Amino acid sequence: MDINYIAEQLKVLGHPVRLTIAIGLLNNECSVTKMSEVLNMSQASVSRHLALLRNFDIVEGKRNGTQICYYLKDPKIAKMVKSLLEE
Amino acid sequence: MDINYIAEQLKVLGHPVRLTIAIGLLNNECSVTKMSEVLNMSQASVSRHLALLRNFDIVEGKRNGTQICYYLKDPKIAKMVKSLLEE
DNA sequence: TTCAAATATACATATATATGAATATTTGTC
DNA sequence: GACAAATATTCATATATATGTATATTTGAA
Repeated sequence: MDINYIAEQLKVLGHPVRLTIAIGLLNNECSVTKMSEVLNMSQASVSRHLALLRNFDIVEGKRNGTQICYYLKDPKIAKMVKSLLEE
Repeated sequence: MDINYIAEQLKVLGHPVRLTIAIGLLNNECSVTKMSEVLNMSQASVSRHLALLRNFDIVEGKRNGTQICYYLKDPKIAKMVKSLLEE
């Protein structure tokens, strides 16, 4: 319950691309390449956004061969994102 | 439910001072001067943070004489902030 | 209508963030 | 080990954000 850390998490989620990624991961896991296709963005850009999400414990990736499958790590964050979409 | 707008709201809350203000307003209303005393920050700085919170519909102020009493405007945001503090 | 208190805004500047393009790293296959 | 695919990192640069200091605006009271 460190306010500074929570603020950093919110800041990280406070970017349209990263929020979109988090929303997308509410229901599915996804690889970086797939994300960059869906979002129509460069692989590098998506990867950097994921690095931020990773650094603040919002997502986590599990390796699957050469791919890395990302998913939401923190249920509290997942719940929060979900609630923001309601109504 | 505009993702860009929600992202902006999260970004605004993603600053330790503004998050602290929002948390403080969960239970109390508060004037700018009082906030700047409690936070030990300049009046101008607090006022600018409040302007951001205002611009993104997170707080609202009601004038009371020369003072302006700020409070949380959006119950959805209030609920979110509260949930982040749990446990 | 002048003065003081409370709040807001402007300006300059330092710091942080985002992104394209290029390159590095990791993993699996041959 | 050589190569390809997937992912991560670096560098340069443009843009956004934060903050101190100074100033403007608004309100109430005399």
